[in-house]
Amino acid sequence: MIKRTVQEQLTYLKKGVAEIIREDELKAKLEKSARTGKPLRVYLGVDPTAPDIHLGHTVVIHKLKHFQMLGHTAIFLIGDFSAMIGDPTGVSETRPPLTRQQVEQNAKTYLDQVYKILDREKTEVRYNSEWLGKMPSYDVVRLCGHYRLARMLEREDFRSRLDKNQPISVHELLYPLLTAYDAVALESDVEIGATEQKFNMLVHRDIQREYGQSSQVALTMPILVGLDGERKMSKSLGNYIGITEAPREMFGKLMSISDELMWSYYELLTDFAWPVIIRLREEVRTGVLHPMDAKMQLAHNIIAGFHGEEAAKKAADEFRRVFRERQAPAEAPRRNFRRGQPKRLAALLLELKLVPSRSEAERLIKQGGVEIDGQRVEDVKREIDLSKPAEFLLRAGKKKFLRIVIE
RNA sequence: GGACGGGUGGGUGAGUGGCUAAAACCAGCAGACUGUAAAUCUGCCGCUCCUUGCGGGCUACGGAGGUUCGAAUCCUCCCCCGUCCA
Repeated sequence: MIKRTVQEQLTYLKKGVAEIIREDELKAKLEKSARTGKPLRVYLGVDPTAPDIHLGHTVVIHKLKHFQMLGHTAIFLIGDFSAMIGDPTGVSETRPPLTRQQVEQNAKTYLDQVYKILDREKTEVRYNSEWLGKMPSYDVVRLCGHYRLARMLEREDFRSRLDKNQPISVHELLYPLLTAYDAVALESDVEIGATEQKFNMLVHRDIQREYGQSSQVALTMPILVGLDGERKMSKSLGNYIGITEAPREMFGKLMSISDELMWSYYELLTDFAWPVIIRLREEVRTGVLHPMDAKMQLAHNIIAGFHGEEAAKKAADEFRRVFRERQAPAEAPRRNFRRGQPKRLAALLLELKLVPSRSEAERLIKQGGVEIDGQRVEDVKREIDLSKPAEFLLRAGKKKFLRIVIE
């Protein structure tokens, strides 16, 4: 790593952030680190509530990586204990708690994916069950004694739930306090989180002080808006792009975002510097650059980060081929079939899991969403001959293609 | 512990005995138009069977019973949520 001045570090770290609480403290910490040669301890806490991560999560992980690249200690904290409580942030109702087993399973897969971004060798991975799991109830009570109910209820999600007569479970109040203890246990200098984590992170700062430590700097990153262009990207809303998804899938999804949203993706998911993004935007506005081309460049860039340059290129070519030139995809997933009795198309679609039910299959066919080798099939009663070896391309809906091979 | 209000399809939410697989809106899906964008328009949107028909069967309005020819709607008990009181 190249040695950088404090000012250079600060400028670099500020890129894309929503808020730094407080910036002067961050500067002071960087100065002290430069002086003493002791790297800052920077952590990102994540609850493994879902088994895999999507682009929305990568915004904060990238920021952690920036610290890592500057030689600071990146700590990836897996909230295996707190996940069993569930973060009430932004939640309009109490979540069902996860079981120990689910959490462990999720954490494992999660971590593999995180290493696509962070340097495996240099990352300190911790689990908060390490300390929270062993905490005597006396200490929990003492911890709770450091915070007031009124302040807790200032939170937007609690307040609005109270207003709407929706339930709040008592254990949800404990979430910010327990995760605050993470900061204490880690003796952290900086915590990174999404803007929606701001409240929690402020509590963390307070509690650190109560335990005689200096408050960490809270650095928030903007929330990535999902594919629908309105709500935050999340698995449960289904408007997400998983980072393990196939390049082809990713490309298709990225291209389906609105033109407006593309710019925020440029900002939060690429390494392009601000001036570059501004220039692209200007070129699109003046008609020099077609918006679709700008979007393709975005998709290419993001996919290259996860799957490599080669794969990104292939995905882009495939996209052009299928959707701009309306040709059959060069590579559709193959499915082999044993020879057998003729089968109704609807039954076949169901069997191939292209549709969730038979009714849905019939609907799709009637509406003209099914093609065989580019020929639309609207006859529900159409039977597919499976008696002799053959091969055809089946399309169900806009994006689903399967190459069927009868052997 | 008491009084009152509430629990309807993925979401919001109408419906107080048959005309209700359940209004309306949102989300979703398909088609048209495009740049697989957005917007717009049209249609679909519980499951299943076949002779694919304004067809048959099954399941569905917190849970379990009951009244009735017939219940999301009425009764009983239970569970859950909220408000106020203690």
